[in-house]
Amino acid sequence: MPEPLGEFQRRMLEFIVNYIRREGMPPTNREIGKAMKIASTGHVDYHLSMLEKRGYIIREAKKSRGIKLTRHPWGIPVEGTIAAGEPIEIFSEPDQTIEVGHGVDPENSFALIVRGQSMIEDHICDGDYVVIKRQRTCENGDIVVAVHLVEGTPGKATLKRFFLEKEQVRLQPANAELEPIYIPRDEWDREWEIQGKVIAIVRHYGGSGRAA
Amino acid sequence: MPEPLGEFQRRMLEFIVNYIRREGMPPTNREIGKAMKIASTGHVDYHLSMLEKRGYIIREAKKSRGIKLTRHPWGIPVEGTIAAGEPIEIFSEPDQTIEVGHGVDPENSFALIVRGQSMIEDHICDGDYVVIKRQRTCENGDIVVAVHLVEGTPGKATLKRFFLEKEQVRLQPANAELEPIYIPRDEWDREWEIQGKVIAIVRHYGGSGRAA
DNA sequence: CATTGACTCGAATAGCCGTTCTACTCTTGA
DNA sequence: TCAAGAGTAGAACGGCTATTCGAGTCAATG
Repeated sequence: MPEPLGEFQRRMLEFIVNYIRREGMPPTNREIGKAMKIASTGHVDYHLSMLEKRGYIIREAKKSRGIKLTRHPWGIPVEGTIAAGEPIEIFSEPDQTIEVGHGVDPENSFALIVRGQSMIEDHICDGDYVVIKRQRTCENGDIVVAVHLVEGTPGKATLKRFFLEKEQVRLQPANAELEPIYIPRDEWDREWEIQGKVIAIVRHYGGSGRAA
Repeated sequence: MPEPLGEFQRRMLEFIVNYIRREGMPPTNREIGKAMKIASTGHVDYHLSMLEKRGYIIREAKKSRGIKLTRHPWGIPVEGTIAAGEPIEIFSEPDQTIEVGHGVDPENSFALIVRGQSMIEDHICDGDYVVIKRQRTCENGDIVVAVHLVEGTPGKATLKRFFLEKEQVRLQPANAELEPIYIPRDEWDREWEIQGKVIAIVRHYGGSGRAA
């Protein structure tokens, strides 16, 4: 839906989102101007009208702080689905978000929808949302999103428990029907990458219409 | 922490919370006055200073819409814990909240912390938060909070799947080690009450410090 | 070169906003 | 009865706010 933005307007929108997240209210035009080093309030108004025209915000005329975001500032994007052994399917337009509250840093988190039963014994089910915190490292026992790089680009991705063992890394599913993956240390270092670890899961029951 | 409020100020705070929820920004003093049928802006200021003194809001001097809530408007209260067959333990001070986003009506929802393994086969674990929508009725197969009334007051409470059968109600745990509870229809009508049904669960992994 | 579109400034304006002050009415309790 | 406290109204003030206007810069396009 929204047209892409230029660098400046993208930073301006980012400031507005962060301000709302921090202060609990939208900024005034003057506060935006100050933060963006814009001298004229008319100038701020101009860029805001651009943001509005392109569908990123809605303004309420004449109201102080009359800016509304068209997306919820506390939502984190649902970037795709993950199924054991398949590449992550990235939604081309990650429009959907789920809201998880202040405790999760939205800058460094995202969500995936779980497909399949590979983590069922850890009680992560088909259809659950897993909230992932982006990080390159993890500790033994963490549930992580690990991807196998094929010639430098992401190939297969998988949701598994991580265990660093003497000579190898073990990626352990939570399903007795599935075998763990064993990866020699050097191959791990060369060909694998951790995208993040699971910090929460959210499950919705029934058609409660909880799309964000 | 917060002192109790009089009826008027309680309604005023409620208006502010709902306004923020609806508009994404706090109301101005004049908007509050209009909604509360207060003629004078000084009068509104007076009540706001009361709310601030009692710890319900924080005001930023001179800033338009400079009202912040000390509790998150999207949080729903974590009212206690529920374990199969035990009464719900109600927290005397339900200070904790979890944030679940716009889709859940905070007026008619609350959360409980699950204790024990009675719903483990439905992949609801010890420590999970279950989000409950308050309702007196439910459909077959719903996971509900059902309480056994002892002389009109809540006694045992339980988290189970509800099935209405010919002559009886069956409350079905999701754990092979536990037996379902069968309740004759007339006893059900007389002595039992549904407090709500599970619409979501939230699970936090590790010490990610996600208290609200 | 002329034109267009995107972007920038400074100034002005009309109205909105939080705050303060004075004055008044109740109710409660000493 | 008197005093104190909570609640109400009205008016006024200084600053804040969104918006508009006129004028200008700069880069790309024809």
